[in-house]
Amino acid sequence: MAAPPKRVTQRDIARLAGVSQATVSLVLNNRADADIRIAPETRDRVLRVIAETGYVADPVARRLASRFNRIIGVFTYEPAFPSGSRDFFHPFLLGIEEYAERVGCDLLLFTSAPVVDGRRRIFHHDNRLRLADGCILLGREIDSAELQRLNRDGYPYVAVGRRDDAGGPVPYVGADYATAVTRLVEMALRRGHRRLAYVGMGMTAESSADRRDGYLAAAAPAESARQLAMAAGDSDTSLDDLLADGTTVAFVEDFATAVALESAARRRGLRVPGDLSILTLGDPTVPVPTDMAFTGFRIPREEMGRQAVEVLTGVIDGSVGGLQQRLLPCELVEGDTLGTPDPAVDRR
Amino acid sequence: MAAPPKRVTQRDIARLAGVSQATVSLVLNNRADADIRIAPETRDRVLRVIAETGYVADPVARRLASRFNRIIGVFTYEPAFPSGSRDFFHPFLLGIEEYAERVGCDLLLFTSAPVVDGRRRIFHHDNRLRLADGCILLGREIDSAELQRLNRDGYPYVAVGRRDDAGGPVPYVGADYATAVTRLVEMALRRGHRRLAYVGMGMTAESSADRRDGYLAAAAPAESARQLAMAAGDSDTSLDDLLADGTTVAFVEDFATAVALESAARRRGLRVPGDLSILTLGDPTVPVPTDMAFTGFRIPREEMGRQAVEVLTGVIDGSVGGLQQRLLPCELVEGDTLGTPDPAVDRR
DNA sequence: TCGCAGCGCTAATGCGTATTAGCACCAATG
DNA sequence: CATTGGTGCTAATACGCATTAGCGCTGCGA
Repeated sequence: MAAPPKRVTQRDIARLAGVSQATVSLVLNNRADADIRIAPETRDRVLRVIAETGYVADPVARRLASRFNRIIGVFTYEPAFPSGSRDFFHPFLLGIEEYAERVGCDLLLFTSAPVVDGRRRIFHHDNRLRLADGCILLGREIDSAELQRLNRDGYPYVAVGRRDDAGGPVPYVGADYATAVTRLVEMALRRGHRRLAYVGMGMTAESSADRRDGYLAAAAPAESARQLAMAAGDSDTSLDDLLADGTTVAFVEDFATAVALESAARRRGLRVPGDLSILTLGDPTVPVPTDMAFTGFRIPREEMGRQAVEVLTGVIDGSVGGLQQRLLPCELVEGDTLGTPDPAVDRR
Repeated sequence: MAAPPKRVTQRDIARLAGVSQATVSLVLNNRADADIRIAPETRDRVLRVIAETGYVADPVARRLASRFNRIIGVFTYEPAFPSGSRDFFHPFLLGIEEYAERVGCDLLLFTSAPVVDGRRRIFHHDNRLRLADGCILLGREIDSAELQRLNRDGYPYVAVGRRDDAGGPVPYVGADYATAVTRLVEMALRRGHRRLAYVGMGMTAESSADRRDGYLAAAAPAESARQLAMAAGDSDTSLDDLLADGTTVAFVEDFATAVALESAARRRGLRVPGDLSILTLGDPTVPVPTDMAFTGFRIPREEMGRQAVEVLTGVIDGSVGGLQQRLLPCELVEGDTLGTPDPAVDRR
């Protein structure tokens, strides 16, 4: 073990200033309650010694004695910085860091959480949750049992992204995918599209479900409103599928999938949006090269991060009451991939 | 204040299992020293109660009582996640996170550090350094006085990037810029270049100094080896300057500057590398679009992050002795921007 | 002169854990 | 039967801080 460097404590300060440890603490915390009084000269003397020694209170002892730490935990269900999810987490973290800095909080990344059955776990034999005053949860899919446990323990947390109830309502800051998708569908309908398709990733996450809900909610006036699952890999068979059906507009959940679909179409000599309109339902989460400007919407990830911190700090210090569930609007993006269906062509 | 949810403590466990708190602690830590003995049935009983209650040791109390926390501090002199420095910090963090996960450490980002005179400060009236067992320092320029203070306090830390002494040697994991630049200069000399220029950013950071040193060390055989400072903005005047001088190859410290220089040259109808070779001395730190494949070298940022954690954990638990200073080699990148100087042209 | 009210401070305690000295007990030994 | 040695556990304390009850002092009014 490294030689434990003897640290300066309040007791040392007290001795040097000729006062008691309690007085040092009182001065340090600037306590000015009705029944706490420190003579100005005593205060100055203590402060001078503190300045001379460069004393800084031990945050650990502080936390043990009182209640709060000004530390916000960040739990990511996948590693936070991998190239793979890079463009997914990064904007959230950006917002989180910005707001944390503003309110003077440090961020604790729970990288030590062990992976069990392919997923990180919040709760394990040595979890460090309590080091933080509260915790922000990031990840497409969040284990419902763990949310339930957090609820039960009364541990302050906020999920980024809407979450279904888990043994009680879950506080979150999410994006309003449903409304955004609904708007896109309405746009397509106004342009004359009648045969729609939703191309999903087959995920069960709330973020997927919300998009689908928004799609179904607005698709009623259409002749046909299909749903199919597709991975970026099988763009050709999926394209066949869409075309055979006479689909004129596809709402594609995953950006990379949309790109794959567009290239597949182009390879066949089809025009986008002339022959097929392709809308994306969110920003890219992995870097994917394309020169198309897709029509779709933008997820306010950065703002979600900021507000997550805001909500969490509010919950921690009790300044916001009640359940906090916020859905932020997504900004529609007018790209070049939504056209008018060609009336001369019925490819069915 | 939020209602403090009554937590399960070792005392509760002890009561439920009919033993003392000390026994619970001993069982929990799996102590099996010569003079510590717990009957198997007692141990099982305690473990059973722990499992039933879902008890988890309070990391704060743990840290106060013993010495270590398995928390690694990360201090960035600029915000860690801004778009601006995004491509600069990200690879480091990736490596840091990866290794931290491997050794079961959490990461504490000191986002609360206040900005004074345009720079974040490690030491302030309420710094939380001691929450972590040690700390990784990230940033192009690191305040020497703060390093000195860290040394004096005996606080374990590692800088990412070579650092000059600061009241004692500074442990670091850096990149060997000097050697990399020397290699590039040698390459250029072999190709016949004789009039060289180093285009720096005028920074005083060690990383800049090392590159310049590597340049000067190898440039001796050249006819002329200039140095000039240039920002991405004034590419035109700088280009004039270089051309007036008959320079045939420029070693450009900053990637974005190199890109600007290349476009300026192209705008004048000059060919790169036909009329001017341009080498870059490191990867882009901000996203900058270019279709040129620059010759230069790659900084092993990710590996630097990994090794920084490795070194730090070693220093903390005392398993590595002595001063840790590592310089990792940079991989040369053969691009398209180093050519042979045209012997027919002497633009001087 | 005594009582009393403010003032300025301190002693004592708790937060939840790790650590250590040492106690009570039993079996084996002389 | 006294002694030793080993076993299984506990009491006590420390870690550094925040908090609170309350102590001693001074000055003032009665």
